Amino acid sequence: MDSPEACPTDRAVLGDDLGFLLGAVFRSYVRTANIVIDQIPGGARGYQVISAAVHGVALSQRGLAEQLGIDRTVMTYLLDDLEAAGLVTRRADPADRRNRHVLPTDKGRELCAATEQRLRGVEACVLEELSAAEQDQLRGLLHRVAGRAVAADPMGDACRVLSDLAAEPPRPGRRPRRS
Amino acid sequence: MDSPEACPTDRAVLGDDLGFLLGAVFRSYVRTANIVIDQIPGGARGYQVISAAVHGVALSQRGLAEQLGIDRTVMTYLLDDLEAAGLVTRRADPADRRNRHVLPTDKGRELCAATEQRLRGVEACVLEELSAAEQDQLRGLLHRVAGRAVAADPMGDACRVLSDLAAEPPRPGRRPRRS
DNA sequence: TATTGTTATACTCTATAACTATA
DNA sequence: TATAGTTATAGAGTATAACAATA
Repeated sequence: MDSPEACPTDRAVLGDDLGFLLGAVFRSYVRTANIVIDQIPGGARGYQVISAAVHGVALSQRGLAEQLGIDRTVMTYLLDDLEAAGLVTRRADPADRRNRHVLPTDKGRELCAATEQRLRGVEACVLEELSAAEQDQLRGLLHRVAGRAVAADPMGDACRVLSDLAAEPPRPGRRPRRS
Repeated sequence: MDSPEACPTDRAVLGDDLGFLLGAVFRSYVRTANIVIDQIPGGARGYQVISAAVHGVALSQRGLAEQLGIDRTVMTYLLDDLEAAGLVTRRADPADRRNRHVLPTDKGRELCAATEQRLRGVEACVLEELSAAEQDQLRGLLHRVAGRAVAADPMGDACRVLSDLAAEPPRPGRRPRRS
């Protein structure tokens, strides 16, 4: 994907800019959360699928894929693994036999609940440095920023930054790999 | 990598847990920052290398790679591209000719400065929803959390969560792909 | 022999496009 | 014909290991 999240320890170089701070905290969370989530087939996405199956109602594979931002072909593999692990089942929609509903098994429900609880533990661990009030504060601030982010998600404007860039001089291209 | 950051829009399913909020905000930042950074060969990591070369002093490839958490073989490809684009140069260390120092060119310095400025614009854009005071507040909170995260980075403990898990019942393995 | 950097190879993940079945 | 799901193929990215030069 080639994004900043790929780089763990850059403290000395990059200072306190938002990208670094967000990346550091996010990675910290992901690193710890993975200890919990790697147990699940498909990792984080596997968990998200199970969670959606548990909390959503009889979603089709397509619906799931769109909601989670996962490609439908990937969803197939993911569900193969989850089904093989006995965490979800696929059942043809009687109304339209092209659709296949994804339903959690009892085992899937249990795993989902257990994982949610453990992830709350991970949160507490990551935010340990902050008081309860400060944790709420952080959540509130992130929530507001995220709200705007999700609203703008459809890639619509991507900010004024774009128009600034349009006026920029051309830059060297994007990594052509030699033979 | 198989981490949560791979999933863009899961608002309906995952609620307001930290992972979701962090992921949403981080992705928002990365998405916008990429508009700026994708111009640079090697993307975000290319920028980090240039930045390190500009602000650090005569780092060897190995030093760079370790500091940025990049594999040394990847660093070779990265520098090939950056050097081809005329942004950095490699020069053998007179003291130990096995080492090669990475130095920025004037062009690299210019690009670094310009990119830093644009990234500040991206920050402002992402945090637009918050007042200046709130932005400082958010930065402060993230900084404290990140401080702990980076300190604990060497994978030493990874929190008590681990020990909790050690006592857990075994889970299905990790995605064996069928033929 | 150990270390820095490079090159070659294999593997994982993802994206694309065909293919099947239902409508 | 269009859609949901599956399967197959190709590409990008990463990791691993062998290699060359220097110490």
